[in-house]
Amino acid sequence: MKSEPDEFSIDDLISRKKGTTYWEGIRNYQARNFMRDEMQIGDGVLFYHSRTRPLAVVGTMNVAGEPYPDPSQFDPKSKYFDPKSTKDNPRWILVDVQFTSRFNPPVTRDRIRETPGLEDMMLLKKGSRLSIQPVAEQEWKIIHELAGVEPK
DNA sequence: GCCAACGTTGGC
DNA sequence: GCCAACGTTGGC
Repeated sequence: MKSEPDEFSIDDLISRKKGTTYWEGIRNYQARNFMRDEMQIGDGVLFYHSRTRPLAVVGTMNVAGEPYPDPSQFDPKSKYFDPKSTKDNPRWILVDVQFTSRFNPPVTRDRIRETPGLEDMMLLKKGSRLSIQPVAEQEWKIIHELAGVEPK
């Protein structure tokens, strides 16, 4: 899962109660579908900082709950407000995520790019803007090796 | 901050 | 259902 650290960083996540937050503001159907249809409670998630220096995976999270409607879509004061969404038929679905580890130092995208076994990661594809992307089991392991952390 | 690549919208 | 116009993303 990507986030611009100016908007929401891993430090922001850690400072939340129980290190848990709802991943609000996703307004892309493919990304929504991952949260709604693919993610299971307990699944590991890489936390990636985009639009910053360095671009990097900065830690990990767990999926912490079942999918439910993103509350911000109903809030006219929110920048994520969606006037076309209704409570009966909500458009945007999210999951809660919980902090599990921080990578020190972060695993940079440059490093990911030069590591054998990671060349297929969506993150490296040109023009890949999807803010929630699948990660293969083997990729998860290799990223953890690069981080010097035992994968869970 | 720029701008190419991408996703969505809406008129037809 | 096509596709031009528009808005957004994200690497640089």
